[in-house]
Amino acid sequence: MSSNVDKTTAAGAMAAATAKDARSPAIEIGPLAGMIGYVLRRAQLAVFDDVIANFSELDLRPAEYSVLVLLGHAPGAKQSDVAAALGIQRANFVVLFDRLERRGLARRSSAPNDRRSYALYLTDEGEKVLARATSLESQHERVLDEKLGPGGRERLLELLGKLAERG
Amino acid sequence: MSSNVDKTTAAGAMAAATAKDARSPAIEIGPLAGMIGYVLRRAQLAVFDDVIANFSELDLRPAEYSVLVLLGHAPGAKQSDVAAALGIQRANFVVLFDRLERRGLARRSSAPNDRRSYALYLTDEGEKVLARATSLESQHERVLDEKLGPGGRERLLELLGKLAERG
DNA sequence: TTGTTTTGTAGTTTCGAATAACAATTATGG
DNA sequence: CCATAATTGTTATTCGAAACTACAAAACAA
Repeated sequence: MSSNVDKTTAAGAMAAATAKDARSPAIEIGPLAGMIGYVLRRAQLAVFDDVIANFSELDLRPAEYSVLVLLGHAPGAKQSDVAAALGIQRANFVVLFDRLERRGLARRSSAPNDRRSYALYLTDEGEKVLARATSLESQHERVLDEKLGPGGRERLLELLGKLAERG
Repeated sequence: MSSNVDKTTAAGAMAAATAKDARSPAIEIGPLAGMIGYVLRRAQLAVFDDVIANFSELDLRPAEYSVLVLLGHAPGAKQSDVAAALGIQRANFVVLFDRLERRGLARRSSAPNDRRSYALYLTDEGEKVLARATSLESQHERVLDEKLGPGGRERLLELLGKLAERG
């Protein structure tokens, strides 16, 4: 039942502007449209919504996907390193990884040199899910490329990289 | 305590790459560096962290600031409209606005034509806080401009705008 | 008038993230 | 060698932002 009425999620912000329906419909975001932080946030939410929708068949959240990608890229890494690479606290990574382990997508293998830490690996099932997810992701990236136009991706990644530099 | 050791928040991701310290330090984010969604998220978190730090003297969150801006831009708007413009659910806007009202920064004035709705306004104190916050924001935007380089802001806002378009 | 829509609310839940505290293990300095 | 410090994984708690359901009051439409 909440079809086109309650689509508040970011849909409201781009109404108005052109046709003034005379009867006080939506208002404009005004000065916010020029603020990097605000526009950045709205874009990020929009993209993540798409990612989540694309991954729905896998029941995989963006954060979980990023862990699978990293494990595929650096198998045997320990929790601290993966967490640090993703900018996640060690404590929060535990819960995140627990879920992947419970689903049988990844496993903790006791590290040989250090009895404190684990070496993390994808399971066979995890490899499969990662492959499927990556395929879906690639499709999505292509859709984004269409939106961004020629050269858009490169320019955007470069600019975002500059913003992400801390300091 | 927890000074430069636990700066996991996004700091970890850009280590390595150049100097291989031989002893398994941080790992790279690998394929994630080419995914719009991931880079977008990291950049957004970095920028928001700065905004929050800049607003610390005002104890003002980004979402609250956006409400003040909109009220300064469209005084007398009703809750539904402001919420829709910001892409926030009506229900969640209530809590958000409650806090601003309790702090004496904004007020609900009974709308003349509709006994269901309120006309929202900034208080004098709210105007002051908005002015100060906007000043701080402008400074921050200038810092971002330095990071982005000449023409960077315009290019970035355009690209982000394309991503934020739903559909 | 009767039924529908709009508006503001309350309550609950989820997700990502921060933080503090802790046990086991490893590393280090005297 | 041993006392002390640092690392690693963990639990538990808290928070902000957001989604969702369900409601009552008021306005609107047929």
